[in-house]
Amino acid sequence: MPANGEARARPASIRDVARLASVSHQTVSRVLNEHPSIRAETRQRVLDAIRTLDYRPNPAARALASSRTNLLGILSATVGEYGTTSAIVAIERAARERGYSISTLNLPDSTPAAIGEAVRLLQHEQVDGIIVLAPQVRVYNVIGGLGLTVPVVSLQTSTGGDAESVAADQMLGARMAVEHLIGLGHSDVLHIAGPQDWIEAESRMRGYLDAMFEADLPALPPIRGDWTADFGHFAGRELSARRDITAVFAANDLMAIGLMHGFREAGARVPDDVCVIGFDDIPVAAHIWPTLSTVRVDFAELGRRAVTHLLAIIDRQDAPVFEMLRPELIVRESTTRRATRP
Amino acid sequence: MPANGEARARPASIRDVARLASVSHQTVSRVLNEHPSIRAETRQRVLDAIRTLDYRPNPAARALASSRTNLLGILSATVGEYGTTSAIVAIERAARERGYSISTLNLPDSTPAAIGEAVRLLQHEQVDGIIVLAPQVRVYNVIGGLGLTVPVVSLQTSTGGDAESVAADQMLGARMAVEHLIGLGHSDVLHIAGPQDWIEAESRMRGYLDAMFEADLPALPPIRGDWTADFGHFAGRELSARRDITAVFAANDLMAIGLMHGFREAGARVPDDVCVIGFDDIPVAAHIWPTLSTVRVDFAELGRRAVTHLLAIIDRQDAPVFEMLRPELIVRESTTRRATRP
DNA sequence: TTGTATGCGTTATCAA
DNA sequence: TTGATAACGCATACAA
Repeated sequence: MPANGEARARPASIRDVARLASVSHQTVSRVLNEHPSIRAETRQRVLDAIRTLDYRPNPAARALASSRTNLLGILSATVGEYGTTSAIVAIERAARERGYSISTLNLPDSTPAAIGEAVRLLQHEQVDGIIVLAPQVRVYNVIGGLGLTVPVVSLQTSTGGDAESVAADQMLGARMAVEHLIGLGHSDVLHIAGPQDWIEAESRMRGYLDAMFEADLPALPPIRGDWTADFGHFAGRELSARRDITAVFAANDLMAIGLMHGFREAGARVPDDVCVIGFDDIPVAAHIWPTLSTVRVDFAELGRRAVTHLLAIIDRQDAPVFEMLRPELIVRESTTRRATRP
Repeated sequence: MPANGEARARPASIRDVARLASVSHQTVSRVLNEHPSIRAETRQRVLDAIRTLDYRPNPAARALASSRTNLLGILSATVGEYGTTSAIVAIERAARERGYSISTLNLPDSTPAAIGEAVRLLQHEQVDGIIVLAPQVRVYNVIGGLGLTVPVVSLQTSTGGDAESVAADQMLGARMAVEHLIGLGHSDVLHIAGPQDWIEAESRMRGYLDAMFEADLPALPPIRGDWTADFGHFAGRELSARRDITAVFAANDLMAIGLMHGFREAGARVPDDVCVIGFDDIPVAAHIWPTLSTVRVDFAELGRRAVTHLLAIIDRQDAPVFEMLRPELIVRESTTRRATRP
C-alpha cells in the first residue's frame, strides 16, 4: 500500500504509456485506434505498457479531439411498460459489449416542445446515435422534422416503410390472437385498443380488423383504452351488459387483466361467458386466474437489433436488413372453444 | 434558410460568443460559471450573445478542463423489478432537472469481478457520482472494499447505519403486513422470503420475525424464494398440503401471485383456506383475483432523495438527513378475518 | 513505420 | 473587473 501509492494520484495518460514503451504518444494512439501500419513488436511493447499502467483513454479528451463520444442516447417514453424495460436493458448490454455507453432520457410528456428539447439535450451530449423507444406517431413526426444529423434508429415504428427502424410484426401478432379466437368458434369479437397516435395500438387494431375481415365476420368498433389495467377494469364493467360479445382481444395484458376484473365484478364469467386474450405476456400472465392467453414479442431481441443497426450506420457500414420479428401466440385457459353459430 | 445557413455548420464555441460580445473568451467562461466579479453590463452582453448564438458549452471540453462531467452513474441489478424501474425513471428526471445526465449500467451478474468491472467502467466515464440500486449485501461489500474516490449513494442498504444511503423502512412495512394478519386473527403465518444476500429480503424477513415475536406467536422457518412468480407457484403447490398454515406473507407481489396460483391448483381457496399478503403493490395487484393486499413503497421518492443526497455530497454541501420512507399498507380482499384460536 | 506539431473547447493561473 | 496564456488528454495532419 505504501509502495506505488503515487501511481493512483492521477490516471495514466497516453504520454505515460509512451514513455514506458519508449515511443511517442502518437504511436500509442495508433495502437489504440488499430492503425494498420505499426510494427508488431512496437505494438506489443505499447500493449504491455498499457496493461502495466492500467491505462484507459480519457473519453472526454477523445471526444474533444475526435468529436466522437462512444455514447448512445435512448429517447424513451413510457418506461415501466414491460416491453420498453426489457428493450432498454438489452440495449444497454449490447451497447456496452461494443464499447458504447448509454445515456437515457425519458420524455416527461410527448408535446413537440418536450420532444424537441429532449433531442437537443441528447445532441448536445454529442451522442453518436439515438435509439427511439417512444412509439407515438407524433414523436416520429417531430423528430423527422428536426433535420437531425445524428443517426436515429427507432423501435416499433410503422411496420415497414421506414428503413431506420427495427420492428416486430405486431399486426401479425394481433391477427394470430384474433384468428385463434375465431378458430375457437367466436364470431363476436371486440377489440380494446391502445390510445390513438400509438403505432403499436394502430398495428394491433389493424391486425384485428384484417383477421375479422378475412374471416368474413363483422368487426365491431374498437374501444380506445390507455394501456392501463384501470381502464380495462372500467371497460369490463361497462361491457358486461353487452351480451352480443363472446370474446375480447385487448391490446395489452394490463388492460386484459383489468377487463377480467371488471367482468368478474359484474358477474360475467371468464372464459365461460366471455373469452379474453391479451398482448405482451407480462410475467404475471401465466399465474393470474384465469390465466391469460396472449402474444409474446421478444423486445430484448428488438433492442439488440436496434443497437446493431445503429452502430452499422454510425460506422457507415451496410446496415443489416432485419425481417420483422415474429410474435408468438401463447394459449392458456382464458380462451376456450365455443359452439359455432347455427 | 439560405440566410445564416453557415451558422449551423459547427456549433458556436465560447470564442464565437466572446467575439460577438466583444470580450475575451475567458470572460464568457466567467459568466458561464457564475464567477462573482463581473460587471453587470458585461454579463448581460455576454448573456445576450449566448442567446442569439444558441450557444451551449461543449461537455467534453468542459470535462477535459475541469474533470467534472455532470454525469451521474446508475449501477443497478434486477432492472425490470417494479421498484427499481420506478426509481430509475425518477432519478433520471431529477438529475436532468439539475443539469446532470445519467449513464446506466446494469450488472450482468453480481460476482465480485462483474461488480468491480462495472464500477471501473463508470469511474472511467468520469461520472461525478454513482447511485447504486443493487440491493445485495455482497455488492456493497465489494464496492466498499474498492476504496472509491467518487461519491456513492445507495438505495435500500441495511436500514440505518450507512450514512450514504436513502432507504424505506421495509422492516416496518413487513411488520405492518404481518401485524395486519395477526390482527385478523391469524396465528400461523408463514413467510416466503427473498433470496439470501438481498438486503430487502433480510429486512422484510426481520419485520416478519419481529412482528411474530412481539405478538408472542411462533415464527415458522421462512422459505427462501427467488422473487419470481414461478417460485411462488411452486411453493404454493408444496405448501397446500400443510394444513397448519392459515396465512402467508410473501416478500413480494410476484411470489404472492404465484403462490395463489399454486394454492388454487392444489385446491386451497384464497382467502378462505389461506390468506396471502404481498409487498410492492405492482400495478396488477389491484386487479387480479383474489385482489392482493400488499405494502406500497414510494420508490420514485427514494430515487429523488438519492439524487439530492448525491449532489449535496458532490457539491460538498451538507447532505440533508432523510428519515426512512414510511411504507403504506394496502388492504384488499385477499386477507380476511378469521376466528381466533380457542 | 514512427515522430512532430497543431487543434479540439473549456477551465485555471497569472497579470494587468 | 478583465485579458493573455497555459493546461486538460487525445487525434489528426504532416513530415521524416
